[in-house]
Amino acid sequence: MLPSESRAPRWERRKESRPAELLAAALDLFVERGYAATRLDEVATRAGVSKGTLYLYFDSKEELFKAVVRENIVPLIQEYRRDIDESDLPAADLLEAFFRRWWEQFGSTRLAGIAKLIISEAGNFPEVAGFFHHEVIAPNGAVVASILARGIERGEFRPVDVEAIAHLAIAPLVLKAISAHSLDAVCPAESLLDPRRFLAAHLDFVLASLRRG
Amino acid sequence: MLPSESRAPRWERRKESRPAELLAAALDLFVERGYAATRLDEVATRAGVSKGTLYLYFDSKEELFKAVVRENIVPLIQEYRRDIDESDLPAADLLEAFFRRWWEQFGSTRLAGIAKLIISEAGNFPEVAGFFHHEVIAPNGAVVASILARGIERGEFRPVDVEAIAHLAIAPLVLKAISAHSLDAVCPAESLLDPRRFLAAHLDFVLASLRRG
Amino acid sequence: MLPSESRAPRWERRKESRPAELLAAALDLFVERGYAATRLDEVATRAGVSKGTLYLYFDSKEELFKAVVRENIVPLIQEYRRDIDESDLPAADLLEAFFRRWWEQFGSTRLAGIAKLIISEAGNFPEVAGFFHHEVIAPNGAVVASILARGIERGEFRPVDVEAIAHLAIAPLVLKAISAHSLDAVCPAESLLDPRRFLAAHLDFVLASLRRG
Amino acid sequence: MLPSESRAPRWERRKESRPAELLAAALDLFVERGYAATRLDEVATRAGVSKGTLYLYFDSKEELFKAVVRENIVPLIQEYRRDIDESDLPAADLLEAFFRRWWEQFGSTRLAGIAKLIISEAGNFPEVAGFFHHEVIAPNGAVVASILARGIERGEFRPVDVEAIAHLAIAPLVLKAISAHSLDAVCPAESLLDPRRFLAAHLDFVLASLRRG
DNA sequence: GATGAATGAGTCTTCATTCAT
DNA sequence: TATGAATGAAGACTCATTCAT
Repeated sequence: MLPSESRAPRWERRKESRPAELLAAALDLFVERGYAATRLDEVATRAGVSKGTLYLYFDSKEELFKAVVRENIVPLIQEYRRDIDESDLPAADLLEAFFRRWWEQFGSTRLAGIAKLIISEAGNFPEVAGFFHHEVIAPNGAVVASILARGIERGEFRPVDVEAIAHLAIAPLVLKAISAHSLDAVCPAESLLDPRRFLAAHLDFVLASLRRG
Repeated sequence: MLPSESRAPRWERRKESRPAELLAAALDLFVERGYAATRLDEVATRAGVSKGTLYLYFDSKEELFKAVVRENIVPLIQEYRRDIDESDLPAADLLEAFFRRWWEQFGSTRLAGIAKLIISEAGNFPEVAGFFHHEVIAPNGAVVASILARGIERGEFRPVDVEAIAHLAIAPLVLKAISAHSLDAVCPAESLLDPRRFLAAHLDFVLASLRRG
Repeated sequence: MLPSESRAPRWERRKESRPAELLAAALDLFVERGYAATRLDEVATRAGVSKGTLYLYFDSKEELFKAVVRENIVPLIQEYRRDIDESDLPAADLLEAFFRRWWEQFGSTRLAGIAKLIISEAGNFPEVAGFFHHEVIAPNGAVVASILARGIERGEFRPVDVEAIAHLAIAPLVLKAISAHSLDAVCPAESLLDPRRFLAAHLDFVLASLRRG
Repeated sequence: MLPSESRAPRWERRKESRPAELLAAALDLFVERGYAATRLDEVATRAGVSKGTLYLYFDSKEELFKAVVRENIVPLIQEYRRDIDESDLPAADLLEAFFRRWWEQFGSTRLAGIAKLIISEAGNFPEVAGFFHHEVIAPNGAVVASILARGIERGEFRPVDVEAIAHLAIAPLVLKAISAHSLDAVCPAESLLDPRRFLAAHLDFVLASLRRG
C-alpha cells in the first residue's frame, strides 16, 4: 500500500446516508437520556460527524427530534391506518392483529422510549409534545376507534363508548411500553410479566369485554 | 422584657418548617417541569427563601430530589394503604369501589404527579424508582389481584390470568393519571375525555370482561 | 499580617458599583471594537467580574448596549433641553454655549464613539438605532431648532428653514465626532484640524450665516 | 465543429467576470450589513456561485473586503476627479455647482455606501481607511478650500479660516450621505428631510455665511 | 476549475454551586 | 443562620475555512 493511500481522509462526503445515521444516533440518545439531556454534540459524535454537520441536515434540536418521530413512528401509524382500511377481516381479528403489530413494531422496541420521553418532557417542550400528539397519539387512537366502530356496526362487538374504549383498550400496552423504559429497568426481573403472557392476557381481556354477549 | 425570654417572639423564623416549605415548592416544580428543568433558584423563591438557604438544608439538587420523593412517598403509601381495607361485598362492587377511590384519592390528585415524576426520572434515580415500585406499584397490583382472585373463587368472575389482568385492569387509570400531568396540558381541550366519562367507560369495560359469560 | 488575612477573597460583593463598572467597560469596548466584535467575556473581564455576573445585571448583549446608550447619552440631552428652556440669553450666545458644551461633553469624549457605533450598526440593530434616533438625535435636533426659532422670533437671526438648518448647523460637529473614532485614527496627525480651531471656525461660520444682515 | 475551436462557445464560464460578480455581491452586503454581519455564504449565493468558489478568488474574508474597497475606490476617485475641473465662474456659483455635483455623483449614490463602510470599519482596516482618507477625503477638502480661497482673493467671500471652513462646509452633505446608508432606514419617513430641500438649505446657509457683509 | 459537505473554534446564554457578608 | 452576589463549566448554535469529489 502506498503511503499516499494510507492517510485516512479527514472526512468523507456521504450526503445520502448522513441523515439516516444522524437520526439513528439521535433516536438512541433521545431514548437513553431524554430530550433535554441529549447533547447534540454527542449525537453528532455517535453518528461519526462533527456538530456542525448535524446542522447541515437539521435546523435545530427540535427539528431533529421531530424528524426522528416522523421517520420512525409516523410511517408505522400510517401503515396501520392503510392496512386496516383495506382489510375485510372480522373486527376481532383486526384488533388482535393491530395490537400484536403495535407491540412488535412499537411497544417492544426502542421506539417506545420516545413515548416515555414525551410523557416526561411534555411540560417543557409543549410544541414537541403537541406535534407527537397530533402525529402519533391521535391517529393511533383513531385507528383503534375505527376498528371498534366497524365491529359494532357489523354486530361483532356490543355497542360501547367508542372514543373512550379506544383509549382504554390500548392503554395497558402503552403503559407497559413506557414502563419498559423507566420502572422496569429497576424492577427485580422476576416481578416483571413476560410480554407474551401480558399480550395474550390483554387480547383475551379486551375481546372478552367487547364480544356480543 | 428580657431578650433571652423563652416565649417565642412573633418574628421567629420557624426553623423546623423551612425544609417542609422547600420540599413543597420543590415537589410542585419537579412534578411540573421534571428534574433537569427545575431551577433551584425558583424552588427557593417559591419557598420564600434565598438560594443559599436551600443549600443549608440540602447538599445538592440530587439530595433535594430524593428528599422530595422520600418525604412524599410515605404519605402517598399511607393514603394508598387506606384504600386497601377489605369488605365482604361482591367482587364486582369491590372492584368498582376500589377503582373509584383510587381515582379520587390518587389518580386525580397531585400524588399522581409524583408517580409521573418517578416514572420520568427512573433512569436517573434508580433507587427511588425501585422503592416506588416495591412500595406502591407492586402492592397496588396485589390488591387488584386479590379482588380478582376472590371474584373468581366465588364464581362471580370467569377464570383469568389474575396477575396479568390485575395490571391490565388498572393500567388505563394509571395512564390517564400520568397524562394529566404531562400530555393533557398540550392537547386541545376538546380532545380530552372527561374523567367521569372515562371512569364510567373503564368500569363498564373491565366488568364486562370479567363477568361470567 | 496574619495568614488568614493574606488570602485574597475570590470575589467581593459590590452590588452597587457593578453595573457602573460593567457599563464603563462595555462603553470602552463597544467604542473600540464595534458591537459585533465586542465579546461579553471581555466586557466582564475588564470590569473585573466573570461572564456570569454580567448576566446578573443585563439580560443580553442588546440590553447591555441599550443601557450604555441610555446611561451615558440620554441624560446629557435632557440637561441641554432644560438649561436652554430656562435661559434668557441672546440666541447667539445660547447657540455658542450649546455647541461648546455639546463638544466638550459629547463630541470630544468617548461617547462620540457611540454615535459612530450607531451609524455603523444601524442596519443590524434597527431597534437600537431607532431608540437612539428617538432618544438622542431627534431631541438634540429639537434643541437646536428651538434656539434658532427663538433667535428668529426675537429678530436676532434672519428667517431660515429652521428644521433643515438645525440639522445642518450641528452636522459638522457630529461628523468631526464620528471621524475622531474612525478615520482620524489613521490620518497623519498634521492633517487633522485642532478641535479648538475647528470649533471656533464652526461658531464663526454658523453665526455669520444666521445673523441679521 | 472542432472541440478545441477557438470561437468561444456560449456556455463558457466567464472566468474573468467571476471576481466582478463576487465583488459586486460583497459590496452590496458589506454596505448593507457591515463586515462582521456579512456571511460569505450569502455573498457566494448572491453572486451565483458556491462558497468554495469564492475561496478560489479570495484568500479570506479580509482579503475580500479589501478587494471590494480597492476595486470600488478607484472608480470612486475617478468619478470624483471629474468633479474638480475648474472654470472661471464666480466663486459662489462654483461652490454651488460643486456641491450639487458632489451630491448627485457621490452623496446620493451607492458610492456613499462605500464611504459609510470605510468609516464603520476604519478600526479594523486601517490601511484601507488611510488610503481612503488620502485619496478621497483630503483632495475633496482641497477642492473646496481652493474655491473658498479664490472667492476670498477676489473679494466675493469674506476672509475665513479656509482649511477649517472647507471641512465644515461639506460636512452636512457627508453626514447626510452616510446617514442614508444607516440611520435613515430606521427613521420614521416623515422625520427625514427631502434631499432637495436639504441641499437648498445647505447652499443658502453656506453662501450666506461666506458672502461679504 | 467548481462544488458543497464537513469541520471546529468561537459566541451567547444558563444555572448548580460557592462563599463573602 | 440567612443572604444573594459571584462563579465557571456546559450547551445550542454560527460561520469562516478546508478539502474530497
